[in-house]
Amino acid sequence: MLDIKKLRSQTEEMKAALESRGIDAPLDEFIELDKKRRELIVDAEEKKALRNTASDRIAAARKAGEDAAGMIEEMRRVGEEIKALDHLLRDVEMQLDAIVLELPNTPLPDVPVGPDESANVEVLRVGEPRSFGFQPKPHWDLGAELDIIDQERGGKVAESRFTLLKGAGARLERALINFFLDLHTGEHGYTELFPPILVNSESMKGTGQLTKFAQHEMYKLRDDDLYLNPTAEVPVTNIFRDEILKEDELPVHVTAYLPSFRREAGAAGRDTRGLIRQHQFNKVELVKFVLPETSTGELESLTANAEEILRRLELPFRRVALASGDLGFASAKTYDLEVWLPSYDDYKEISSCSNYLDFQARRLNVRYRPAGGGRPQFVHTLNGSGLAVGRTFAAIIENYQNEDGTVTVPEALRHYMGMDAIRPL
RNA sequence: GGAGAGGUGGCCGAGUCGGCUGAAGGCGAUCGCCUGCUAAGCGAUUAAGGGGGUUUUAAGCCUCCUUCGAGGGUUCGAAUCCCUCCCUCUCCGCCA
Repeated sequence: MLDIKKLRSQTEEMKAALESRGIDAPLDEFIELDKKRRELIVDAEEKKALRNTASDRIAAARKAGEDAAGMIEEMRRVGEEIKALDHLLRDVEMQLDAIVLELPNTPLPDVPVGPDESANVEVLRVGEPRSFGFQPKPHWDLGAELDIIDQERGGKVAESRFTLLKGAGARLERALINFFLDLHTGEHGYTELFPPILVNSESMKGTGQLTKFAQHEMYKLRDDDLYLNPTAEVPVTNIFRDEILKEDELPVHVTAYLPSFRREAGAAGRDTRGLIRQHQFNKVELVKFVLPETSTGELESLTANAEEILRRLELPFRRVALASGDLGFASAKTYDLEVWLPSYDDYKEISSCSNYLDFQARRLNVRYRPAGGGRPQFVHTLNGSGLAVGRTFAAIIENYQNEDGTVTVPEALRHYMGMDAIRPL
């Protein structure tokens, strides 16, 4: 959620910032309603103040044994007026919310301006795509031949876009999760969490998952106000909802492995083969709660932490700064990490690292009390995948495949895998 | 799932037959005093949100409103009464 005061006082700047991401924000309407809101507040509060003092006088009169019937009658009328004003006010506030909650975050100044992903800027490239001396196979073929990925049976058990991993495949998935968590907790200083996999609508709204556009992507339980976790960002970022932290508790750096579920309703037809786009996928998430003035640097270190996985796995990748028009709803700045996938003959997103500034914190009401005292301030939140497990799986078997159909296990994973190569049974 | 108890400020914990309790008391925290240092002691301050005013903005200050799990109701007036929901705890049942 954007800062109402800023929308009020810097309307034109905010409008321009939102335009840079292709949003024509109804700020004129917002200003109108905001003005209306304040008028109603003033009116209602005057009447409430009157009622409060009158109530005191009624009590005093009663005590003194005097008759207060006239005053009581008058206050009954005032009470009704107050009720009417409060109802009007609630209507106006709902209209305001409807506008504000649909407004995305404004991009930071160093975000490349452009309408969509074509304006994204590559900022870093590490490693060289390997030149194969043979025709490399896509991971879905390799996986089937090695009998480690079984999409037919995944579909039988659930439906299409669900996968059954077998043998060394299941082991590789688990190895990756453990490797990621061990690195982030052991060397990068994150605390490991394992949150609930079902989350309520309050949490979903807090992180901005339930916008008009996105809500259909989520799996919703029929009989409960619960959703299947769409990304660990949701349960993890919500842990401090409505809390005031102490300044010296910050920064909080946490990591969590969690299965994630998305319907991907609008994406039918894209990435239909293999592990790239699944309804259920594993992800290790990195989340940070930080002091506002540190969030810029925290995004750099968070991104570097995610990149370290790719470096250790010796997978070619690049880092891309997303353009304003390509940013996620709540993000003020995002780096995508893209890994080289031979089957795509291109780089494919494997992590997305974002700085939300106080956008999520405002919605979630996560604040900290400054060490020197003073009013609570909103924290800044950041998060990134570190990494998407299924896509890493795909990248490994494609990039490490051999002409004989085996897959060499990357050095960093060998002790997790207990083998140096994946071979057909 | 069944029975009972309860949800009050950063934390613990009072709140009588509805009115002077936004909330006693304690802890913690901050500032000051005291002390050779530490501890102890003494004093003061210490909820959040939202309006209005003041200030060039912010801070600060003045003032008002709201908030005692959430929502609704009764009343001139509710933390205190009524209804609905949510959550926590204890016992039983069921299980991993």
